[in-house]
Amino acid sequence: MHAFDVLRDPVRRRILELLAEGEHASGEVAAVIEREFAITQAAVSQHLKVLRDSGFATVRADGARRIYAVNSDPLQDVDAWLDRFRRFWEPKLDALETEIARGRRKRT
Amino acid sequence: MHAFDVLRDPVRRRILELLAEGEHASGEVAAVIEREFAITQAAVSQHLKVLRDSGFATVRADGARRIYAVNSDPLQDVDAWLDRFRRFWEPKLDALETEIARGRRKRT
DNA sequence: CGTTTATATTAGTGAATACTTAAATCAGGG
DNA sequence: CCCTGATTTAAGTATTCACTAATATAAACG
Repeated sequence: MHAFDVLRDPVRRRILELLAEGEHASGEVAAVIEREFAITQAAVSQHLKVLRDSGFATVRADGARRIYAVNSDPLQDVDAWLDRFRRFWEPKLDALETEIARGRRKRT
Repeated sequence: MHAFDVLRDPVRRRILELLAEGEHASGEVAAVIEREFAITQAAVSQHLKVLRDSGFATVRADGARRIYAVNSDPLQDVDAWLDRFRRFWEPKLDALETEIARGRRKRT
């Protein structure tokens, strides 16, 4: 599944926003999403599965709970795809800025 | 239609890549896409309509031809959405870099 | 004008997918 | 163990949407 297929769904984007704030158990995510989008816990779980399978999120067990965290690699890929359009809104970088802007993406 | 709904389709992404290189007539885009994706001119025209309606592309007439150009505003919105995840792959910026990185996005 | 070239639109169809309900796992107490 | 809570999985359904084929529009040109 391509990164943009994953990000297309507003529920999944919202889940990623929540995970960007920090780790959350499946149930915690579900509580927020159920309220905001009026869908069932099962639906949220299915979305979490998509995020897992596509590499946007990682999981670890904590007893019966499943703790989710964001994995930014696929988001970084999206960011990289946007590079070819950046010149449209980042008109003129001077040498130093270019150097740093490049570094910001290349550097681990 | 949300930006990510538009970007979800690989044909539309490819069209935007072509337009990122410069303006192109509908027929020029169609020629490339027909070859690369094996779809008809009508399908390409429908994708161009989506890009128009969603604000990703602009059109001007040149006789019977329609010249398309990319409009980066919606792409910039996507870039802004990614901001909340940047800290995951841009660990520590020093003061100068932060200043410049901020400027890169805020400045017109 | 009639024809050709460039492009868009319409109608219909099949595949993908997000949802619901129901059932299955599975860890942790009492 | 059995029960409860937390979570996932399965099956079925409805909607969305990208496509094709056919048609429409409209400029260019003899």
